[in-house]
Amino acid sequence: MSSYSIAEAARISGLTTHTLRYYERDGLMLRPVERGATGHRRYSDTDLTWIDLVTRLRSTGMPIREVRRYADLVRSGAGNEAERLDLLRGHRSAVLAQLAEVTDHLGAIDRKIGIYVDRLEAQGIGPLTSSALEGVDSSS
Amino acid sequence: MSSYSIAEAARISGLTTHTLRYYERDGLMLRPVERGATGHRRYSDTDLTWIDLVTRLRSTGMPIREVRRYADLVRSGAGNEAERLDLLRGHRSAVLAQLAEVTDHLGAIDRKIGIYVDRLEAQGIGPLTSSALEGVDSSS
DNA sequence: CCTTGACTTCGAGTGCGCTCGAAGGCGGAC
DNA sequence: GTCCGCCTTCGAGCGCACTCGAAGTCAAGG
Repeated sequence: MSSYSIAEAARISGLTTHTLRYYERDGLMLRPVERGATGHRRYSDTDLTWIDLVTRLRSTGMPIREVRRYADLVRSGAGNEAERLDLLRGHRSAVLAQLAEVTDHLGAIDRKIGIYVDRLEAQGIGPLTSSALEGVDSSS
Repeated sequence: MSSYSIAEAARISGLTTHTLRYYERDGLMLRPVERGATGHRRYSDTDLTWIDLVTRLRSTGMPIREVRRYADLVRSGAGNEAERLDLLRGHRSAVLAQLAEVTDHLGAIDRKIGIYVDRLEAQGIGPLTSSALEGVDSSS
């Protein structure tokens, strides 16, 4: 079982040391990170695995306070798995909805890109009018 | 050619009146919105179409300042279509990267959900251990 | 012994994107 | 005439998630 300094944990997780301390302060860790003889933090593999999950939840848009709620549930031990499942499933739905929305918006932006491409290809062939370029095309 | 009060524009766009004024103040509109006799804003269809594009750019994560850069380009008229295209294409790439990342993270979260489902289905069949529940599974 | 550098705590500061409230103008219904 | 409702400007405030800096501790290297 290896352990890591906060600088190593930062390098591995991709977070800054400031953020790692901030997460711990803010109750996002399952328990306070262990300390070595000098009072320095020693991150365990379990800590890093947990931080990885936190990062995934954060990167998919879960607010800090909800990550903390989840951490609270895990910390309070066995017996609330159904609640944890609800929380994760709720988040999953939100993420899927967000993916669908972003994909839809991207489609409209793509059509806009198409307009510019057409226009640039047409340069020298016909005169340019700017009216079609101000909004998104009417098919949206 | 119809025109709309700020309240109507808010209802149509899904933004608040506060946000509509804020966008205008912040240089996100192509030009100041027209005013009626009483000094009240009158949004045109062109304005609403533009606001729709702004909303799509914002919803896909484009920062306000970059939307403003794009608005500046459109405002300055014809001749910079290539630059606009670059901006939109750059954004498109960023959005695709973000979609891929979120999808990947979601996969890891899904596996975690699977763990809870298995665990809940196994209730009464075997004893629970909590170790597997603290992190994401090792296949990530 | 002194410097270097990695760490500690604590609290304040930053950037973003709104969000809100105060104070006032104007037009129409009663 | 006065009340209502919608609008105006301006500037301050807020929530989120960091991000940073100051001041101090400690161990090892030269």
